[in-house]
Amino acid sequence: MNMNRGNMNNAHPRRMTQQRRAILDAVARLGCHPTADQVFEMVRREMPKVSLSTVYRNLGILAEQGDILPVRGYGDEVHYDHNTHEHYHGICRICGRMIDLPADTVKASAMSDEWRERDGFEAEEIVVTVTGICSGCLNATQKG
Amino acid sequence: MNMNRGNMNNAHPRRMTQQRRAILDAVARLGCHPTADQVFEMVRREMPKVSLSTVYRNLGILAEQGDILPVRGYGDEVHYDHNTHEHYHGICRICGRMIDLPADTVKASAMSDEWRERDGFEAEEIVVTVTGICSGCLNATQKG
DNA sequence: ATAGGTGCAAAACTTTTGCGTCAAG
DNA sequence: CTTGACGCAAAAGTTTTGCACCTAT
Repeated sequence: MNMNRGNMNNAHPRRMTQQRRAILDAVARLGCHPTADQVFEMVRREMPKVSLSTVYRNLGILAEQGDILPVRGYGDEVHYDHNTHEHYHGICRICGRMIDLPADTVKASAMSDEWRERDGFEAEEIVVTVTGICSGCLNATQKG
Repeated sequence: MNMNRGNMNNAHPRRMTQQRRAILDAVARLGCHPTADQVFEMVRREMPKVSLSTVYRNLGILAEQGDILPVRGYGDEVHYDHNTHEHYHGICRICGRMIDLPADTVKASAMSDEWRERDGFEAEEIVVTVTGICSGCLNATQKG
């Protein structure tokens, strides 16, 4: 998906270490937008000597390479998303889970045009974060 | 604007202290979505003995009361907005300033309906954050 | 007078960094 | 071999908390 890995000019040849692979794997396998600490706990099961700083370092590198997507704005921690396609996030205020909401890019672009015309702001990246109630918690509520 | 101040049941009668008033004032006067530290620096000019923890405490209380709006997701710090009307935020990647973008609630609501129907997610609050280039920096760029 | 708020200092937390050693290419 | 990466420990940066004193109501 990202063949280039941010290594445009051979200046910083990245090595695919066991740790980096395990960390990328953990983000993908955990699925639900884990924080650095959650990734750490996951990786350390199979690789007990891994350090938290290695996890932070690699999450940063992987994000820089575009292999994962950092998600800020919910709580204090940064979450990481293995889904690098454009999409939005919904956070359930009951269970706290973060879910992916497929983006209708059309609408975001439409707003983008308005901002340029009305406010002179040239939008480059649009992040939408929605708080609400997920389907699971909605069902639970309706059942009693 | 918020007569009720989150004091539904008289359980926690809030006092309007000099510090709280000064902090609310500072957020309003600074305008540009200040962080706790920026508010602290502002308030301390007129009130040299004020403490940073008082600023944090009151920003939390004021946000809880709906007098100001916490803005997360850009950098590590929380920014505070005295504009409590629904609106979006644009962050200029050149000068770093955060500007208000008037919300076209229509489009956000439209997406909201789609999320409910397609993903079963009941949206309650939608936060849109846009990164790009503000009009000032756009002009500066074009001039050379 | 009562109890919410303040200032100070210390702690809590997330994230970053310096450094000697290890290992990927 | 070379040097990017690792693990550890220490530091940095933001935000919270405990506590004795103060002050709005």
